[in-house]
Amino acid sequence: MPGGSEQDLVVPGHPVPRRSLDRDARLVAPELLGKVLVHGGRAARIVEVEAYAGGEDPASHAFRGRTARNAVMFGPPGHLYVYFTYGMHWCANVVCGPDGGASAVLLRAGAPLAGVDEMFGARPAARRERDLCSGPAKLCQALGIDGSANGDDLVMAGGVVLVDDGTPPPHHPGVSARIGISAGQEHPWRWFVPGDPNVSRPSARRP
DNA sequence: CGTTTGATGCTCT
DNA sequence: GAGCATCAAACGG
Repeated sequence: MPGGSEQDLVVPGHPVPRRSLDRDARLVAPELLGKVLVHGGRAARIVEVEAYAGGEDPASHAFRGRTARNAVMFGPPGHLYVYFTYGMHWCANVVCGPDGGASAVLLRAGAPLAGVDEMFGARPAARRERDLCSGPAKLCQALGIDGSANGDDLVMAGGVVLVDDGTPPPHHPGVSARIGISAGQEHPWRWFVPGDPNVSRPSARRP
């Protein structure tokens, strides 16, 4: 197959165009449902996302301005913002537009598509396939994404890549408030694929 | 089954 | 020093 890249062997498709990400995260987020996150030989279809609206959103890491940690959010769209939290977990976001606006989409859950054996190896606690990517930190652990992927260009091969394999987003996605935040709970900026078993479950207590 | 609690360390005040 | 865009083990019914 002439011109075939290694990524084509993992999942057929093409990188998500950067221009489609150069909009506010609240518009991009539901469009990312169904897209495929690829890292090496592992891939997962995105089934749950949350939008963080930059400087105007009290829940956003960018709310209090640019710092060393959130610098990638203030850069151009189409890059990956990876942060470390709770002393042990990595979480990944797609930086959206406009450039400098610091809006981003948190990737909260995915359906395992490729490299499932590697995912189980990376996540010893997982017993079933639905335990592999059903949370933002689980997704990163399963795909082997950590701080070294911070700033990766999702449109370019070589690191973490966002791929469109032709699967459309759901016509009527599920919508709810965002999970795990203290400020900004009034905004319904979480979207998910209804009925998908990989969508994260509310971990009981939510005051 | 559903709910509670401990882990663990970086980031910003 | 407080808080954190979380997870999984432990606990109780």
